[in-house]
Amino acid sequence: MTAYLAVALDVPLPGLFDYSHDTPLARGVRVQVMFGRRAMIGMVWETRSQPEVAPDRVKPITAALDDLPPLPGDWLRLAEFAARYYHRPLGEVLLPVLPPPLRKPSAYSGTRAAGGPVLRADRADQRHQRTRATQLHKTPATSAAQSADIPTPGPHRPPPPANAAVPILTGSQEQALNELQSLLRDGKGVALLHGITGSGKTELYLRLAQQVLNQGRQVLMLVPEINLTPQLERVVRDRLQHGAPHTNTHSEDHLPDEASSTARVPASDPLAVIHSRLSEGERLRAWLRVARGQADILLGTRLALFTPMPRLGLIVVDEEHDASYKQQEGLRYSARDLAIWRGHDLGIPVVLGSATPSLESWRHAQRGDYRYLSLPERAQAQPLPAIHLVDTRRARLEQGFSPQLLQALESRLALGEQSLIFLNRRGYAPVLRCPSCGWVSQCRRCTAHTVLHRHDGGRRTLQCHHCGDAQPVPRACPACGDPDIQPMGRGTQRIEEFLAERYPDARVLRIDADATRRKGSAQILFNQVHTGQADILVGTQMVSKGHDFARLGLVGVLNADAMLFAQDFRAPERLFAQLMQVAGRAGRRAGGAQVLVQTDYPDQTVYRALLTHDYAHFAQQTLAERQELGLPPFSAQALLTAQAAQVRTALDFLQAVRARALELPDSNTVRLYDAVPLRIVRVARIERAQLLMESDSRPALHGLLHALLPQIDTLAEGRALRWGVEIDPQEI
DNA sequence: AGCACGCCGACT
DNA sequence: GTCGGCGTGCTC
Repeated sequence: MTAYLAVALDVPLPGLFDYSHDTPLARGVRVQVMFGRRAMIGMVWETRSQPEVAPDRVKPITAALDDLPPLPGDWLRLAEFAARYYHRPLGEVLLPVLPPPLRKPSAYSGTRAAGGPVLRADRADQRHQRTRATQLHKTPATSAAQSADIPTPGPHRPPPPANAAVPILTGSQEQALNELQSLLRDGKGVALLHGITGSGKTELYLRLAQQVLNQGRQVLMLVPEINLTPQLERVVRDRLQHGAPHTNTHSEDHLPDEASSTARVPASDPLAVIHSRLSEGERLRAWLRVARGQADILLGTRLALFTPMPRLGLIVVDEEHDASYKQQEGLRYSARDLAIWRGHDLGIPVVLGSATPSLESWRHAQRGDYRYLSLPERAQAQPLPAIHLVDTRRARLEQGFSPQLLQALESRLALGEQSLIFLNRRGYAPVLRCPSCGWVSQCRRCTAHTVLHRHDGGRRTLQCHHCGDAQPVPRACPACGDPDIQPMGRGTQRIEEFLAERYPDARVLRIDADATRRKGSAQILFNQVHTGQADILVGTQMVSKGHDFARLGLVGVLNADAMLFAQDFRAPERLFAQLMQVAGRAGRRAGGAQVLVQTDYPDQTVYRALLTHDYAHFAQQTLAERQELGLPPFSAQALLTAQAAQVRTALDFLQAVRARALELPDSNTVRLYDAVPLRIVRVARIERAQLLMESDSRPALHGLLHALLPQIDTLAEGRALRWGVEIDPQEI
């Protein structure tokens, strides 16, 4: 009897595709099929007795892949929810979140693919764990099927030996831990752990994780950036390891980059790390160990959220406010929001941690949806850094530096302490300008200025930060021929040059995306700072996350106002988080560190709140403004985007969509703004426009989208453009 | 999204 | 005379 399988495929087409097979297959089984002329791997979603299209169009599947058991039910529910919530076809969620070898037909064909990627991953793992006698008499295939098929409750373990000194908790840590433990006893709920840098949030994650591990359950810890995984990995390894052999990732002379430190870890390791810079094979092996319940702790970036975890008992989202949790291409999901959904679905606790919570989470905590836990003081009793504003309206600036900042810098140099100059603008100068005719350097392909860069060896180029295009620097103004064209403004390279000239005896080090381009060079540069081989550090936001600089006595912030006046309504919130974070780099120094923020607008709320480290006040005030204006978190938003050769095409299309939306019933429950060009309208010769949709009711917004989206394709017909929807956009 | 087919310009 | 440009059309 022929069965018809409704298969999800990673194509941007709505719905499922029917294929025939001789037997029904379970949801979550991967199959290889021909789609048009190409081979693809899809996932069975349903088995039907009749196809939904004419039977003569239905092809048989090429093969059912049995190298893994069907993906588990809770994992399938998570993907199904994500597809529905973000209004994307199922296949665009189910397949891209798998490790690449599990979804590429090429991994299963050709001579090098013998046995398939899972078998090869198991062989590689086996080589790593020859010493583990228990593994030797099992074939990889059977151990795979058994351990992943049946999510057996894990063995109850005694607490591990203390590998590292366990710190004594402060009063507020004790209190927060008690609350977290009651969350664990309830077995579910979300906690917002609000603690300033250095207040010991990580210590609480570890204590809580240990209890969950002791119950034989798994822990998922998410961090926003790959750069942060090696450090947390080290801490987790020191504190939570169950007696498995140590690797020497924390010896002083060894510089572990994230890839090598995870690659050499034995397969019996209870800790797995998943992020996008792993090789495909490494990612598959880590995924398999977690999915089979062989690893108990998974540490990773947003994509780690989509790892099957048969005994998951706790999810931690560190730095929950961080924008990196939102994927910016493909399925634009928020790993933090989906983590909360997954926790709720499984009935397990979720802990969100941040020094500057997102206003969304803050409001949930206020309403009592989340348990609010506060760590108001630093764990090691260091004082908070003293934050001062320097009013640059009244200062005579030298290369962007106020006399106060230069003086502070000199005192720190005299004391032999380190200073950090923070400037969120890389390159030498943001633009090149002709003083006689006003010409400015402009990208050929984008409506953006090009940035002057200096390369090693003195070569200079004009680079576009939007499309990556680089051009040589003209000798004279291309418009009027004046040879006296000038760099305007300052980037990190120019600041570095200025400081090196002004303080010839100081060792000036720059850390930004350009200085760390080569793999592993970031680790080397940070190590130079940690070992005291630098006096002045010049950096972009890259330096503001994760690294604590023990010898840092001063943080100077240049050009903070640029972030304040970004047109996005979340700009002040992000600026506050950014400044708190960069200020936190300094504070671990015992004698009290100093933070100087230069601004033309010292009376702005965000700066006033910063002076007193008063996030609560800032959040309160900002929330009140948001409520007044009907902005998130008091409303839900979706963004319709369109890209075309001419912005007119994109705008006309979006306005047509808007008109169609207004015809739909209940369209009055959603605010439909006019289509507008993006601020940088053209990037890489493509012009972009967007239409914002907003509603005080999330169901109303989703209802309208549900009715509208199927009609959009017909509106797009005959127009040369691409379009997309983004739910909960974080930048508009 | 691929990957075809399908009609018009510069090369062995 | 072909190789190849990317326009539009389809994929269970």
